[in-house]
Amino acid sequence: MDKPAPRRLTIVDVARHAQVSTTAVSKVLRNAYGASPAMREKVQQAIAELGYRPSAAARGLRGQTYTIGVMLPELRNLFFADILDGITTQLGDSDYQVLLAPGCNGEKAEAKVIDAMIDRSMDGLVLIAPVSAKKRLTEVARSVPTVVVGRHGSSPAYDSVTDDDIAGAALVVDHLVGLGHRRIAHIEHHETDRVRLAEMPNAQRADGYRQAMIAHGLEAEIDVASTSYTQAGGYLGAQQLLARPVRPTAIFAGADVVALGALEAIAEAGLTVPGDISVAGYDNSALAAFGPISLTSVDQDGRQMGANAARLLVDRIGQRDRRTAQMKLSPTLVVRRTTAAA
Amino acid sequence: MDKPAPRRLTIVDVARHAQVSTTAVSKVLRNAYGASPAMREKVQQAIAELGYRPSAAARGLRGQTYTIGVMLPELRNLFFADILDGITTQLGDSDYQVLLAPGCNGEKAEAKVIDAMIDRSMDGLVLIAPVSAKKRLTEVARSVPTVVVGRHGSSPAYDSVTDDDIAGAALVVDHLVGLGHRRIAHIEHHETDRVRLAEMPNAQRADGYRQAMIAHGLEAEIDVASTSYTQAGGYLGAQQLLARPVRPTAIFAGADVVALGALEAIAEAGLTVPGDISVAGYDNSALAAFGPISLTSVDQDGRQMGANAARLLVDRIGQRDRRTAQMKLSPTLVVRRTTAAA
DNA sequence: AGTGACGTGGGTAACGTTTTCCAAATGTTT
DNA sequence: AAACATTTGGAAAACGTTACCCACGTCACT
Repeated sequence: MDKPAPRRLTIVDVARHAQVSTTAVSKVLRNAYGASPAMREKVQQAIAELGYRPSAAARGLRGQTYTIGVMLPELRNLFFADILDGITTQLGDSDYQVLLAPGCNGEKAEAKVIDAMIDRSMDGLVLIAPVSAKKRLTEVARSVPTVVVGRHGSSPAYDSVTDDDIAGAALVVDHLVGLGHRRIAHIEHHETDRVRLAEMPNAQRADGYRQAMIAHGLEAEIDVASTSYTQAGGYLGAQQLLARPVRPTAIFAGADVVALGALEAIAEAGLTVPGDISVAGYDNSALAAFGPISLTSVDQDGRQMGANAARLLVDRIGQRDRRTAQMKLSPTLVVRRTTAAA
Repeated sequence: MDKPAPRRLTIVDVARHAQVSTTAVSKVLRNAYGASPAMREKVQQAIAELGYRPSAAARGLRGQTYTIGVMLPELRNLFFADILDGITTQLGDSDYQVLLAPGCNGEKAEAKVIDAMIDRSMDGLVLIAPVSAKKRLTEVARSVPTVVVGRHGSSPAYDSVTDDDIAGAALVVDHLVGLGHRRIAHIEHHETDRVRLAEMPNAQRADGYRQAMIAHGLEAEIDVASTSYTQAGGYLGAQQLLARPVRPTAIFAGADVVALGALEAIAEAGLTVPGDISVAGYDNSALAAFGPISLTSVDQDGRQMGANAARLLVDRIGQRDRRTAQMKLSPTLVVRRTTAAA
């Protein structure tokens, strides 16, 4: 009953079946130079007849593995899923297979995961919102083609794709000011590291908020609760803001999950949205679009970001010494039912 | 400026530095038999001093890759994220690295992803809610240790971990009957394939619903809308049920997303929940727990399922010929605000 | 003292590809 | 027709690790 699974087919079997050398088969597999159309045809047929599939492990030892590693800090963040969709769609008809490393929140876990991907000879890496030190990222990028998504700042070693978070924050503030709000508060992700303070999207959003408030002459109204980009962080942040002597009339949460937490705290305080207070999020995740919630949010087009990252990566794999590029996309505001006139 | 990344360290470098053979280093790396404590110490130190990391590609060619592949049909389903958490937590302090293959909805994509994992010499596979034919799963399991999660039915080739969906459906029906409901309807995922009809969780839930209704003497009240496990499916299913000559007083949706769709349709029909109609879901996803929704749902403890799957898999990698096991977990009901007395 | 078992370490041949040559055949130019 | 470039196919050496086997020394027991 438990027949012992026949030995895996190798390139040698294909070569024998097609009556050619293994070199020839290898050339056909890689679309390499030096194989005539007739040879291609013959080998392709042998491959199809035998159902041969090359071993990535063996390939990796000399050449490519045709594997692209994607690091995601958090699976539950739907925005990241959009980015991933963009990557897989873009890579769908190529020879590359995308593999994901889960659970890499924190610098230590991130380092472990990146090492694991390098150990597995991946051809390229997409790092989404990495928190590692810039020096480390540069080292990684020197040993394997890398694209960093969602982290500002340029590097000579890796390409980057970001959204213009400063512009995104401004969109929200402009919208709220247009509705007559003045006391507009912000819930940010607490950050201490200096480099990250300059490069991480959360910091840029907080900066964008401050700049936009100043631009509207509302410098005196700037009010920030510093918690974290989680639902609990939003809940806590909103509680802090609601306890102010003069309550804000609008809250700009740095992320949709944060806005959700804020909504809970607001409901618990017996206030209504948008009657008593307006709330806006960031990311335009599926959650924001969900009917009963209907959250005003900034849309980043994660699919577009992912697709661009994949394109840049494949490009770099083909040409490792080209100059690095920084791609910045413009966000848009999606107005829903959680924001209204003050 | 772009120093050309020094050649990667190999086991030979370590062997030379520690003044021993490569065989010895390999033994230490694998915790294999035949190395004295003194030898271990010496080699460990050399590894640490040089910062050596073994190449998974080379290892895969002869032995293990220390990589476990997980196939998820859908990243956005939070229940699957829980399973994954369970897997990574369980494997956290082992030598195994978990890699995920994204976007495998549909039999064809699933086949491609499984092949890709096999090609990459993964040591073991966790397949979550696979839709492939049973024959195919058996073939896969013969070539690489495999655990199937969330699919009923036993196999001599692979272990399986499931939730008792029949019991889960019964929990919901019991609860609703206890509240005085009699006209309890169900929204199921439409299924035609015979094997899947017996093995997929959705079919089991529908079965459990029927059995429980009969057990309560409510055979005449059985009413099923057959759509799909999506939000749109829930919306459509609820519309169908609401259009019945005699409206049901409670709807048991086969999944939380389905319940969400149903809630939308009910609200659109001008009815209230749970005043006019009670709604229950399945999965106890974060969405169900979210305050404003507060959906009564069946909890499957995905973390527990994932942890068990990982345990079984590691066990099987170590002992490939042991008998297969089927592990079935008991669900619990989480009562929230969408169900009330009839 | 002889014998066998065991613990310890190493030499070497795989593993399945790709890469780097090289030779032969074919085509093109003078 | 000679000289040279190009195309086509293959032989053989990597790539970095592990599996298999053997040798040597030590120890316990006849």
